[in-house]
Amino acid sequence: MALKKQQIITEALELLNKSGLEGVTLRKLASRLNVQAPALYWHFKNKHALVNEMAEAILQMEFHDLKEAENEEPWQDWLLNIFNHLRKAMLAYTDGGRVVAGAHLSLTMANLSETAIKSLVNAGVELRQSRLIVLTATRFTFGHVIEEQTRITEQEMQELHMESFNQEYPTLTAGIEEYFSAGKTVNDLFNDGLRMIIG
Amino acid sequence: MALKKQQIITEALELLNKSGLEGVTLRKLASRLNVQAPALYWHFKNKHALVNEMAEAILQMEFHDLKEAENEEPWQDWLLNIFNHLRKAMLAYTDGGRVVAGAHLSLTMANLSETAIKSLVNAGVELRQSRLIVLTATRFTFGHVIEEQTRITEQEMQELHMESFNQEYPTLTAGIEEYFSAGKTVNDLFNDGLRMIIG
DNA sequence: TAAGTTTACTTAACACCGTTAAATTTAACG
DNA sequence: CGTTAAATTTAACGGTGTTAAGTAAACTTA
Repeated sequence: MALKKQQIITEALELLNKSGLEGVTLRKLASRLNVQAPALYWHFKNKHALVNEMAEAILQMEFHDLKEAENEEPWQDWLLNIFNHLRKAMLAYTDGGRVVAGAHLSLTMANLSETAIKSLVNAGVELRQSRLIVLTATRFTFGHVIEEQTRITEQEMQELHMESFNQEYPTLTAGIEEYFSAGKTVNDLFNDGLRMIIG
Repeated sequence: MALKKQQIITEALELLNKSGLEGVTLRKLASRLNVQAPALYWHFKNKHALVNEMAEAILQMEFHDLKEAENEEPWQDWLLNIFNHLRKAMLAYTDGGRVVAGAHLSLTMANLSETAIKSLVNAGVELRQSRLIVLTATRFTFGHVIEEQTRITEQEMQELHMESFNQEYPTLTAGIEEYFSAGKTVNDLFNDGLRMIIG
């Protein structure tokens, strides 16, 4: 039976989660689909196009039925929730942040921006301010998740001696220490950052 | 004469600016240095280590003599300036954002965070809040510059028909239109975003 | 039903990549 | 000058994305 585009993407996403972005090679993907690598070129112009569609699929998992904010709901809460969904979508896959951020011209992201800005405008926020908030929160979310997903090798960990690090950067160390010893999590860190933007 | 580490990095950065991150290959770099590719392994453990050092060099251009904020200066102005320098450093090189964001455990970034948090604490901001502001601004800056530097191919431009895009996402389009027709630039966009975070 | 056409692949190959192992040259030093 | 260490070369391996050409199966039309 002929290969379906959706099958390829689904399989690619599984491979992504298993091996990370640089583990997603056309030969490995083709092998999973019981096919030879060049067969994929019938369905995708090139690898970049495939990765773009992977990004779209990742976003669609959380935003396939995105709706504008209801009028009674405070727009701040709605927006906070939206960006938590965006983060959740990217965190669901290894290197999801890099995949989505690397994919330009995502229609799902465009739709997200449109819906968010419209919701804020409807709630009485000025157009310019609405766009600014949404854009800033979007880029913060990308930056946050990419950083969050950056794996740190065993060797890099050894080369950086924690002891001297703490001595060299005491305030930074104290800040981290204070935050997490207060019982806060990385989730909280993301949301505290978001709230600085959303207001 | 023996190859010096600094020469290699300098040459690598020129190659980066000429060919982008994926154009930086060990063979091309070696060729520029009149050397064979495996010679580079005498100076760097692997390519990742080289890229890490490139990131460090990029940051050092703007932060080699970073100093704490003076007491008379409002910390908001100082911090705004710092992150404009961070953006400037990354924008100075093709894919600079991806290079720096991909490099984990940068001592220059650690020093920047340390200095910034200390400056805010000295100015009377609480430790937790200081860290939150600096971290959020950092990740926003990374996200912003990475997005800013994402090149968009000719073909991708053609596939996305501007006309139907504007119809599908009218509020988003109006927001962009409004901002730039007011004479604002991408520089302003970055700083307006920063100011939402910094206060 | 037969011929023709489009769809979906396979096989073979190309040019490149990061990386390793081993041999070899260059430089430094007693 | 001889020895040791530093720096580099040559050769090769297994991998990558991608293209070209051939092939088999599946529809289309006469």
